[in-house]
Amino acid sequence: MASLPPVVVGNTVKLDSEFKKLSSPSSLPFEKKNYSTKELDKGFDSFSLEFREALSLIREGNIKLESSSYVPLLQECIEKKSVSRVESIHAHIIKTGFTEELFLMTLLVNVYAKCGIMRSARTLFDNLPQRNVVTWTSLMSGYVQNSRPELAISVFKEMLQVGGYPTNYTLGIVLNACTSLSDVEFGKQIHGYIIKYDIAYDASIGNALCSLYSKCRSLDMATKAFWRIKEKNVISWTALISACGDNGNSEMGLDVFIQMLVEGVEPNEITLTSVLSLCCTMRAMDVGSQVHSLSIKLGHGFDIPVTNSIMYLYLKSGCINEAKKLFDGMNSVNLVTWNAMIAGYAEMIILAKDGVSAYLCGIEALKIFERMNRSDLKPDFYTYSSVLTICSSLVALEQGEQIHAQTIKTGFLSDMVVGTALVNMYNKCGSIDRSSKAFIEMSTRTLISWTTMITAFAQHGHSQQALQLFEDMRFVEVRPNKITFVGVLSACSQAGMVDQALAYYDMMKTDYKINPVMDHLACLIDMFVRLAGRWKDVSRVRKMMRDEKVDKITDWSWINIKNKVYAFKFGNKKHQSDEVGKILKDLVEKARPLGYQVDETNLEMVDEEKEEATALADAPHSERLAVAFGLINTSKEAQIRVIKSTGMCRDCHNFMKVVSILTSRSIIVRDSKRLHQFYRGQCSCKDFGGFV
DNA sequence: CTAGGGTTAG
Repeated sequence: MASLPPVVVGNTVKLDSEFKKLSSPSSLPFEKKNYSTKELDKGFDSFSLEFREALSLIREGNIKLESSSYVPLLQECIEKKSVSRVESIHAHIIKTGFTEELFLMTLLVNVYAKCGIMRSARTLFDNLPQRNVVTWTSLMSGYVQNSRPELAISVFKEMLQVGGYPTNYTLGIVLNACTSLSDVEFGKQIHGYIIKYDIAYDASIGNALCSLYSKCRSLDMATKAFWRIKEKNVISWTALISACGDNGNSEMGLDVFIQMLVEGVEPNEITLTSVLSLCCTMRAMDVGSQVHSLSIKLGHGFDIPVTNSIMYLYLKSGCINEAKKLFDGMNSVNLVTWNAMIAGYAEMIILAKDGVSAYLCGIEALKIFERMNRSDLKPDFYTYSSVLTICSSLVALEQGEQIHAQTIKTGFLSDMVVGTALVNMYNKCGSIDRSSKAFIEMSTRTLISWTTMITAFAQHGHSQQALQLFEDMRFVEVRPNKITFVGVLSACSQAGMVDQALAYYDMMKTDYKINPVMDHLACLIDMFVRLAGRWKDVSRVRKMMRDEKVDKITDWSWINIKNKVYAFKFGNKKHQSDEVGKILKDLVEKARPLGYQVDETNLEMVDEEKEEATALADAPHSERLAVAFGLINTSKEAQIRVIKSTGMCRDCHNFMKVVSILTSRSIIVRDSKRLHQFYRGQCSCKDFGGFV
């Protein structure tokens, strides 16, 4: 950065004459139109009373019209984010001839930027006969705010090229652009420049440096940047609190917040949102409620982001009723509110104590999604990723397909996260073909996309494809992580590829320096148990589980037919006499000649287990009931998709294989461990189901 | 004129 010119703080820069040649002025967008007063008035209909009164005073000449007369009017445009109002006022300014006022033009650039129309801001800027550093800075700030940080930096370079001098404000904005771009290198050069030219280390620079270093995962540097600020403002404190949260140190964030209160700095709604986000990470319901009360006390109780955060905290902590109350009480909501509700219910699927409530949470989330679709706010990529994931949990293929169509229509499928969620959804719903099609159609893939697809192939027993894909991923130089290796090892394990598994295990530790976790070891152990066939050990583990009184999860299964959920519980006697029971008995009879019997040749069962197995005919495991119900209530060729709260047992697994032959149906059972797709007497898990 | 925040995928 040695080529940067020296800095004069607060200097107004005269552009050199060369620059005027560089930008060829074209006409202002409003110049050619000949506005009549009537037309102007029409544009003002929606303005506030004060605004219209002020304007008529100006028009009638009752107050002396100065460039500053427009300031409050333009401020109202920012508040209301009203594009039409800015354009009307701009037209008015052109008519009254105040376009020569640099201050007013600069403000106008700002207002256009704040209203999100950078094209007009840029056109206006390009046609100005003169600019000062504030004009340049305003344009840059507009680009940062409108998610075009790269343009902010190019404007900055343009400014330096024509001999402009940046101020500390300008440099703060450039640093923020670097933060958005994660361009730490350029950010550090700017920092070096600030030190070299001894630029005043004020809040605009300190805050920006704090965020920059937070973004590049250096909480230490961010903290130092904060403490160097002599006159810390509320934004400085907020920046540090967010930095703590972003770098996984929520406890420190809370400490900083307390310190801020002790120093008598009043938090604003953004501070409160950041603090609530920390509470959410920590699941700190107690602190969260206090912050909630504080928010109300400080008059931010109706702030949408604040309410969204507290709502999300409730949802993450399992307080669904409180969250719902909050949601119902909001007089206005935004997209994030809907997304938080949907993602929150998705979270409840994981938190739920039993399978029924988990399933109902998923259904509830899809209902909220439907309500959202009917509202005036439309789903975005956050929404689509969440609902696709919910469809995965519910094995809700039909809903998933509809959402797939919706993502194509709205263009959100091009989002990598949505694409990955779609790959996962088709996989979890048992369609590996459509899963891999969705993967192939992705224009860009992330580590998670690759991992999802590899895991999908492994889950479906396509070990070769899983491993091939892993090599493809390495070829395009995407670095695998520990979850990728879980997929890879389970692929090897299922195919019985002992040597390869060990080689990949070694690769993980040596080449990628990834420490093994339980899941990796479990894959290896599974593999050895399978090739050696040490079923006696399996029995022993089961006995241990009983003796240790390991809580048994209730065995529930659900089936979703025409958007209605039907739940079945193990041991429900009611089905002994109804149609479900009848069809089950019938199937068991027909299954015998095909080699199915309640007899475990592989397992050396203890008596208790034998009894349990024999009793199955009278008290069938829940998935049998759900599958039987599905057979009765769906069309002849339809695929049956069942979700089960616990792991399948070997006996039911054998039974389902035979049922898939007898009925010529494809049957999917998603148990707590994996997905089983039964078709023509085979299961996609290749009998490697980790049966308990 | 400047600055800070909440919600998605394995």
